[in-house]
Amino acid sequence: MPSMAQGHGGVRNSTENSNDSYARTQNMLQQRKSLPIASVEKQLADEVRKNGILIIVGETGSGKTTQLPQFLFQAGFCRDGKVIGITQPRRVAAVTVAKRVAEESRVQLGQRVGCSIRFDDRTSAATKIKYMTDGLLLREALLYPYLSRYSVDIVYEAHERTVHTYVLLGLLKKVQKARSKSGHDHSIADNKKTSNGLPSDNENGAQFNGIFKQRQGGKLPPLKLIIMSASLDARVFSEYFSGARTVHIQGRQFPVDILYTLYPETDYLDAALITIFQIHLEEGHGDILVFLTGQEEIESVERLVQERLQQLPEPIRKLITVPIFSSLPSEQQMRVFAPAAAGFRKVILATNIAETSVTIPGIKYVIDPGFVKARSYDPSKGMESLNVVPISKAQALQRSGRAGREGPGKCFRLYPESEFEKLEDSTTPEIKRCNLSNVILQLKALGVDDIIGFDFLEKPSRASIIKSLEQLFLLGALTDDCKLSDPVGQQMSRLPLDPIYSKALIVASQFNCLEEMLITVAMLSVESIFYAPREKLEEARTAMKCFASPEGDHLTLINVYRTSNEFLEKRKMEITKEKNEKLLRKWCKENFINSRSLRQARDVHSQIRGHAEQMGLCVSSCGDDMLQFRRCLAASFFLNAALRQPEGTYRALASGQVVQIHPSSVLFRAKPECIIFNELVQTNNKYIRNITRIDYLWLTELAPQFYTMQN
DNA sequence: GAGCACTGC
Repeated sequence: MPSMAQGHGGVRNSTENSNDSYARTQNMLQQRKSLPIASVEKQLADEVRKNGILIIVGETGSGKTTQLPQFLFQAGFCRDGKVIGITQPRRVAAVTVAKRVAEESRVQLGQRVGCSIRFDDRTSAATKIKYMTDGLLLREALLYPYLSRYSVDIVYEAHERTVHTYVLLGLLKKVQKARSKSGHDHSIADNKKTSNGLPSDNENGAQFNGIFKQRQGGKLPPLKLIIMSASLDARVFSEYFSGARTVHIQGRQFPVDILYTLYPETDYLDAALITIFQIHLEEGHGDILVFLTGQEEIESVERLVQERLQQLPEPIRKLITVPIFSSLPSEQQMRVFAPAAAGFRKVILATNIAETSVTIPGIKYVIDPGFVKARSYDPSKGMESLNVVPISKAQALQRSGRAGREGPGKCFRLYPESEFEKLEDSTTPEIKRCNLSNVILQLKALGVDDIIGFDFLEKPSRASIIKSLEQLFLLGALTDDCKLSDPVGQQMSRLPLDPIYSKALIVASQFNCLEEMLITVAMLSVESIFYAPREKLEEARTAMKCFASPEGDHLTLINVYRTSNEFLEKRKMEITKEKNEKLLRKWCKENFINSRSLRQARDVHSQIRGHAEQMGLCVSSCGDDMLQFRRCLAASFFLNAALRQPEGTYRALASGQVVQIHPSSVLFRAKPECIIFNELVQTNNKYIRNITRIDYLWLTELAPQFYTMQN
């Protein structure tokens, strides 16, 4: 395998200062030229020209992310109006890299270089280098199954093994085969599916709904694929693409000293605490990054550090703690980027958000207890769990790498080296740990009917596939012979929602309460709307009571949404959009609402409202008839109904599991007899969340196919 | 009595 050098220069933070633009551009050009990747520009372009599929192994977030697409552009891969697509799992990364490349190319973002993520499309007819999330390209494939506008697709961060990456790789492989065939015969332009099961692209962008128009021109240029992985197990990708050529690009990461404990630690929090102070008192300057599993741990370590600091003599108390985890409001997340006051050392207490999503400058020391909170899924119970589990070797490597981004660093692994050797090489791919309903619906819509036979990089279990097929069937998305149903399944596959929520919109249009359901589903689709910091728990509770509905969480969420809407409506005529946003953030803060979540819910709402209208669903409101809306909830979420048991726990009717109402629910104390819920997650207990009171008899009335009178 | 991380024309 050839080896190529590579420069160092992360571009992953969303918090770049905008310096003087000219100086910056000059600086950047110089930096580009000095990148060792620049010397292999020709070589890389040649490799792409010679190989249909190329696997490139190299350090993530470095030169290659920005440089390769530019090389390919210069090498002529955008001739004939073709576009170079670059996909990656995260929105923020897609936008920041695109911005950087636009700047390097001295064009405005949205011109030759553009990016597209959900809710934010910055591309135009002139866009030749298009950065996007992989989920977005999957959505695009629903409309244009041959992805014919792309000459190349570069899949970044393949080692992260996300569900979207796996589905995309399977799809791209198929598309590539189909497109290479189109060069030789014209079967592809037939009015029916090709042997690959792929319909032709409908070039005028009209809805693709199973009737395939003849593609003008017939012949498609081949699609080049480049798979980028930061891990060394490139062989998996190479084998998947029938022995595709692999190229290595050397990184220039600074050396990181790895230190292990002599013996296993019984209490990793205590060990972390000791290590923090050991570094603070004995090591040179530089900030510390500690990987913990969740908010609770972070808050408790934060308290312990403060306590212990008070026992130190005044002059060496110069240590500040900064927490970061995903549900923390953005303003507080930003604190990790602010340098500590002169003479102070920063200790960042983070979840694995700091492993890939957020790159924090100034880190010299990493403390890695070796655990992560991971989601898993039990298809037989239809239940997700969040468990603290040991990390993989790849994760340990990723974590220690965080200490060597700006200079040599140290990583303190709070376990013996022998334990490290016992870790799995890489993390179990997400596709083996999640509910597959969404993936299956999407594949069916892409014309892939044989899900069990689909060429996944790693196959999910048969049981998991069957469970999700069953669920989709019960929702009416699939016919008896497991084909996408028309119109319900077709409509559901168009909506960027969980299948059960998509179905709820269709049901709601029949119950004349689609207005209410659009809001509900948007609010359920985002992270927790309520934010209750520990130190202001009582205040937060009082604030939440203003919105609480005795009927349950769904109506409570509608109340929040509508109140925020009224607040905005009142001020709409008076001020600018930016001021509006600012006012809304202030309103959120006062009401203990997570403004990022509400913002997202408003975006989702407007998007799915558009979809609903396009589908011709009847968008009407049931007004004050909340009985009607609750009946609609029962009809939509009948698969998630539960009955109270004498002890106050609940029995989920579909699976027979004993569950409890999550303490965040407005119905936590009321404990009505019969409820529907939206989420079942096992943490310390089996908790159900987002709950509404219903009448048991509605189930037999509204979902007779599932509930007989005996049930 | 409690919330790992991502993502969707």
